[in-house]
Amino acid sequence: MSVEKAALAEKLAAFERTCEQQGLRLTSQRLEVFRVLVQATDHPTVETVHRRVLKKLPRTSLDTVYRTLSSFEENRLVTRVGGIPGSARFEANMDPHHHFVCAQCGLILDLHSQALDGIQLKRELPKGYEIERAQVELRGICAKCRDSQA
Amino acid sequence: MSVEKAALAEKLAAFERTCEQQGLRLTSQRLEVFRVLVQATDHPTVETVHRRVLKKLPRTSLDTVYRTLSSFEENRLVTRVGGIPGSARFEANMDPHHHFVCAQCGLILDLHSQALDGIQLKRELPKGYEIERAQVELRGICAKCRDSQA
DNA sequence: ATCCTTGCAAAGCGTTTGCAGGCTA
DNA sequence: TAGCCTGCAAACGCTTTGCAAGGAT
Repeated sequence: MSVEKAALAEKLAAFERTCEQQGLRLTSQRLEVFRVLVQATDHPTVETVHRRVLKKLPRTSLDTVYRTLSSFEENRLVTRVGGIPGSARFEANMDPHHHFVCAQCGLILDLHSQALDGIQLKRELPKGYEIERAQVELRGICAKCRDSQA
Repeated sequence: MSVEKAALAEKLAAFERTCEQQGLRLTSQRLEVFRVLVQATDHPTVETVHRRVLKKLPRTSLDTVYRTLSSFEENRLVTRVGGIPGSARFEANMDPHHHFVCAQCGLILDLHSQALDGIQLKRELPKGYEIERAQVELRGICAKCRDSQA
């Protein structure tokens, strides 16, 4: 337990350092949002983070959690899990394949990889879990966006 | 070209078969939405599909496209690309790792896989493309959902 | 003729934004 | 004190839904 506490303290210290470096003011709300997320293992929604923050800071608003998480994301303190930002996208290609997603422009590229197809993933999962579609999603930067960036 | 036309015709025939099997009425809108998606390579949004459908069927409404795509998805005629359905989810774990997502209950599990980490993906991509985060997202069914299903 | 499907309109939900007051540095 | 951050409220965009008319079987 004391090991976990030490790890938490270290992460909070790193958090404060990053805030200072990035010019983010250290408010009680930000600290609590970060603490909630560090202690979470369930990849919570904004709503859920808000509910947990309210236990310690009952006057915190949902918008603040939204804004806080966005600024954390920009400063690489937290990650938004999964999901291609924007609206839903569809394809009729039902053959098993993978996707490369450009993090900047949202371009989606079909990807075929023998290496990916061949991986034994089942053994990495807990018992009882079943892979329905071993679809892989890679995030990156496409050629066009990389050029316009540089 | 005639090869592609034949392939298209075959897919449309399979489409009609599936519709009949599933008791989906064959309407001009459904046929056109499917045709647009079969011919698309860019994983279009609902909005984009709608715009393309309008070229042939100018009175088609956006809601119909939404409803059509949803029913197609249920009948495994098309796939929704990427994205964990529902609201955004966050984590503070910034170490590189992968995710298993339960297609049914939305559970997200952190996944560590030497096999995944070691894959050479760069060579599968077109020139100029760069992988920012080689994060893999697997979709499947978790133990709990599989049990309650059976 | 039946009843599924469509178009229209309105509502729903998650998320973002403008503003005035409060708090950090 | 200066300016960022917060809470409140309203707006926003994407998606879903209720309803009556239209169309497929």
